[in-house]
Amino acid sequence: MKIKQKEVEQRMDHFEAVCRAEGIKLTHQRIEIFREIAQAGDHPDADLVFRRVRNRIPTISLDTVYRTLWLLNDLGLVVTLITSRGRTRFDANLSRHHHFVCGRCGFTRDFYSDNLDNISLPESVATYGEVEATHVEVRGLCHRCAVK
Amino acid sequence: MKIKQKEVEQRMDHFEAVCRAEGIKLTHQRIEIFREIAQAGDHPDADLVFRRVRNRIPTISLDTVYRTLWLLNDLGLVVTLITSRGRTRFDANLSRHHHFVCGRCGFTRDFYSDNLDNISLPESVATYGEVEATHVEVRGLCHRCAVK
DNA sequence: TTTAATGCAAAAGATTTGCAACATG
DNA sequence: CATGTTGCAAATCTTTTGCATTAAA
Repeated sequence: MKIKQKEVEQRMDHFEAVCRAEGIKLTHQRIEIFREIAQAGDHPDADLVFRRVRNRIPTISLDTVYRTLWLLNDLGLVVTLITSRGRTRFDANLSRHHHFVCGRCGFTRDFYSDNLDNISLPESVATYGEVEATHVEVRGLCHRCAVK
Repeated sequence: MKIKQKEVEQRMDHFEAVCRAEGIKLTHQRIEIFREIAQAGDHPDADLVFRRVRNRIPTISLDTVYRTLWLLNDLGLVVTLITSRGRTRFDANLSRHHHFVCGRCGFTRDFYSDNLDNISLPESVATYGEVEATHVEVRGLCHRCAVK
């Protein structure tokens, strides 16, 4: 489930450009946290990001991970997903994509579809706010949960 | 944002039928917790459900609300939504509908669209598991967050 | 050098659990 | 009546915050 290196680099460039534009400092921690989500593909929660980044920055703290994750969310660089029993999960896949989510265990995977990318929304949506992105969420039961 | 009484009654009937079929006891607490979500329309989190149900059952405890909410989720009677900064939110709207979600503050509203109800999924999705429901999620910035 | 960001430790908030008492089927 | 369910209280897990220290621009 790793993301292609080229795609990761594009995401990193975008991240750095946005930070510069917003006057946000490019710290070692922020760069590694963003890289981790950008290359993950499995929509990790904060604690998983923390444990993975700690391999590269052993002194990093969990609260920095949280602060950074929400900062990235506010900058529109990352998106929060369905919660898996109390844990917020993050996704840095900003290209058009969709999700399959197991309603029981939280197993989540991306999928792609040109068809779904081009759906048009009813006008009523505009009354709630400005639309930034649209994606399709498929709920179901993953194979592992289906056998139980 | 209240749901029509007739719709609520249909949801209640379905809930009772599923519980009977599964051999799950229809306690006073479960009935009122489900009714609360069934009629809410605003996707409350556990604490909000607790505070509302307490008006009708003053002795109810928060842990019963949690246990019931996850039970309903496992039974497929309720669905969990985007988290709003750490809180899991629940939705008993099992009819076809879609969501607008503000990426910054978590403001969430349902919307309906015949068009979106009939989208077809790529075959690849089936490799992840059995599909139960499909809905469109629109992310954006609500009016309140846009002005800030 | 200035200001924002980090790490630490502690607090706050959300969710879960063990167990005795209780209510449903 | 038997068993599953509740309420309580305490435990646990997740997330946030204040503050002194550190590092980016």
